[in-house]
Amino acid sequence: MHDIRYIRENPEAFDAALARRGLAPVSAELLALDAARRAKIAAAEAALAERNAASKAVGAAKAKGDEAEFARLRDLVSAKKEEIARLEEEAKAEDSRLADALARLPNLPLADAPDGADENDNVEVHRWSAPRDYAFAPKEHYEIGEAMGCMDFAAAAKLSGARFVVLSGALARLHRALAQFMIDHHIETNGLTETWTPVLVKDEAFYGTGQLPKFAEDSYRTENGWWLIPTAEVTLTNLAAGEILDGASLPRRYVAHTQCFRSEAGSAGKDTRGMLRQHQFEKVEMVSLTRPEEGEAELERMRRCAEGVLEALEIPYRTVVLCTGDMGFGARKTYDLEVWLPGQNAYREISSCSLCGDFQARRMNARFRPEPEAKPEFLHTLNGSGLAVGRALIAVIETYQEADGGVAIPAPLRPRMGGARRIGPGGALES
RNA sequence: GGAGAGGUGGCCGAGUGGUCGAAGGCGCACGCCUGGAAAGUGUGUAGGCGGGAAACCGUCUCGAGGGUUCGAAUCCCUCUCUCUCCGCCA
Repeated sequence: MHDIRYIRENPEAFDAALARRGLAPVSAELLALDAARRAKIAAAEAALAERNAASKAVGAAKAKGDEAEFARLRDLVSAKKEEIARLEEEAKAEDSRLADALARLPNLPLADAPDGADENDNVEVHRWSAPRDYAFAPKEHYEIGEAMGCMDFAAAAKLSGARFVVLSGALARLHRALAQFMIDHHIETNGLTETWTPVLVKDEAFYGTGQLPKFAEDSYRTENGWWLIPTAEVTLTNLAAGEILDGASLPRRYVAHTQCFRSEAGSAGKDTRGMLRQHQFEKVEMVSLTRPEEGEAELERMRRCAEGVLEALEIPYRTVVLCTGDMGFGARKTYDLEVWLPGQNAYREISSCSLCGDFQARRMNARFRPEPEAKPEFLHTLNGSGLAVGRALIAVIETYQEADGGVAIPAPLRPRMGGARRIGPGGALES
């Protein structure tokens, strides 16, 4: 949600920023809506002021016993009634027309987000470790997993259809070990606050983080109206909805491990094989709530938190800054972490860390009081994956695959794998 | 699923038709008191929107939306959320 006052004062800058996302200028239209709205509000309020004054006098006349004056004023107030109802309704209609228009516009990119049309224009800013050389032709994760007998897409299809998986044995355990490792890493090394949240939420929560009103078709909804979260960003960020947080409690840094649900509408034919793009997956999500001036530094910190997981697991990756054409709806700047998948011979996204500024906070009315006595201000919100668990499993399988079809277990995961150092080609844990 | 009770400011809590944005308390801010603090004490302390350079003015908000009334935190209806008890249950 944008601040109409900012647009009023900076219409050119606003249009220029949206143009970087490939959108046509809208400020003139918004300002016209705003002018109409303000005129209606002024008219309605003037009528209300008149009525209130008369209404007040009614009480006085009644108290004095001046029946004639009482009757006159009472009739005056009655006469105004219809006019006021009409003006108020018009004002409300104008107000929601503007609010709807604003709610459908994406956030403005930060100055240092690179311009561009699509993922080809993203800019690599960091690369960690080199893809290693394999003395054999590396396989894709699903080839390895299926051969092990620990990854079953046919069974999942029987239960649920396409884009689901059944994990078993060593890979089910490795998947769980990854999630546990990540969340422990974030609370122990990065000081994030572990949080457990619902995965079913109300419309308001979806509106607050920007899934509604535009992206309803990307998510699942229960018959009684709950939405299944596509990411814990929804629940963690909405924790602040409607609140006025104590400025001294900022920044707040949350981490949660949840199931995530996505319809993947619009990705037909993309990544149809394997676990890369599923309707249901697990993710460890980080969310930070900060003061406005802290947001950009927090984005760097969050990115480092995510990168730290990959470094601990010794998985080669690179970090890119998304260009304006590839950024999400609510983001002002986004870093994507991409792991090297030798089986695919490509870098693939495993984390996305975004600074949203006050965009979400405005939508959900999430504020903080900078100092005691001071006026509340909107929080700035950030979210980032730390990391997508299913994709991390893919990365481990492909990175640590061995010639015989076995997979070595990265050192930090071994304690959670019963001390095993390797999963054999038949799916057995080996020490 | 059944029955009942409730949603008031940053928090707690009074308030059943008229000057109530709303007593009191807590918290917080500033001052007094104190060697310093605590205690005590005084004053102040909601937010949104519109207008205005500002002071300030107007307007709305007592869960949400409708209704009754000249006038609603207060009466009526609908919805929603929370809590308690019962049932069921991981």
